[in-house]
Amino acid sequence: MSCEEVFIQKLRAHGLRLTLQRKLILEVMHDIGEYATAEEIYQRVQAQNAAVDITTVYRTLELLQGLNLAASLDLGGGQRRYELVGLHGPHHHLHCRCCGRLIRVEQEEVQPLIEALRQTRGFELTLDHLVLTGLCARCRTAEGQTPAA
Amino acid sequence: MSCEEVFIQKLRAHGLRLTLQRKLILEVMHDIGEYATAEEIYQRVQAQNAAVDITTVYRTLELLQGLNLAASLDLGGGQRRYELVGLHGPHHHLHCRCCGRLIRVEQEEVQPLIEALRQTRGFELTLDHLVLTGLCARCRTAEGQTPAA
DNA sequence: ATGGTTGCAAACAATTTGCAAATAG
DNA sequence: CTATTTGCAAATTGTTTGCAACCAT
Repeated sequence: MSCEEVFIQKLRAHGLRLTLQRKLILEVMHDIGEYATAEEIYQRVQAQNAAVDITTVYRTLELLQGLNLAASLDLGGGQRRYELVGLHGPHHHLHCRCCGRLIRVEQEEVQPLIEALRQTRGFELTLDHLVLTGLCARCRTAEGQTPAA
Repeated sequence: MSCEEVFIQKLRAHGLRLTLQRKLILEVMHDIGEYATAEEIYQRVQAQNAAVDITTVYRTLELLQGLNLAASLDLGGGQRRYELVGLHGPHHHLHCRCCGRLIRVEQEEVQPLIEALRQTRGFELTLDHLVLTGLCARCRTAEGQTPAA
């Protein structure tokens, strides 16, 4: 069953309606694949079809999360990011604090840490979207100046 | 050399001035110890002495970061947190997404992951304030309801 | 037809900025 | 003295809300 079909079905099950706007937003998120900001989604939706308000994007994102079709994460910098769930297997991200890039990391790479923290601390790391901040290889190479002087 | 002495010295070195406000903010941050929001610092400063504006708190926090006396991190939720550096050794935090609590984690616990990511990805995790999101032991026990239904 | 949905404008919260008055050195 | 610093008010940015018009069903 395609994303859109699942979406329609879930909407129906809640007495909600399938609008052009919602269809577009879902489509754009599907295209983007990875976590995107409301603004990025908004831009692409506008490119496709004219006057969809950013308010509607926000409302649809909230809706999708309510239906467990999307997840969001906040890397700070006041720009929450959204992604359709189920598109990718469980995975995590490295977040470069220099260039802002998100690098995908598979479950296995992080597994040992997850285990360790569960054992020693009883702390259960968020499985679906753990975000690790640091410097990516590219920025490390390019480094030399202190970012905060 | 105490925090305040270092502060005064660094201020002087940059031709900056030691004001009552700055002294108070430094003192409060020292008291709090762990990462605090501008608002929290502001509240405590007000309790101590009357009318210090929150603008001044923000400006002082920026100043302290510029002098490498404070570091900040953004857990999302639009509330950046600040801490004096050098008060604690290198450490990290577990951030409970349920209760919002910050749990301190020492360097050693995270070391294997740091090594692994450096080797496989060339990614250098931020050493001083890595934040790992998940569910703390307390909230895991209390769990049962899905947070996002 | 009718209740969920939209777009607009206004509200919000955290943070930043402009500027005249206040003050540390 | 006088350049730095402060407090206030206004601007900014990302997001939310109120409400009349709109349109899937």
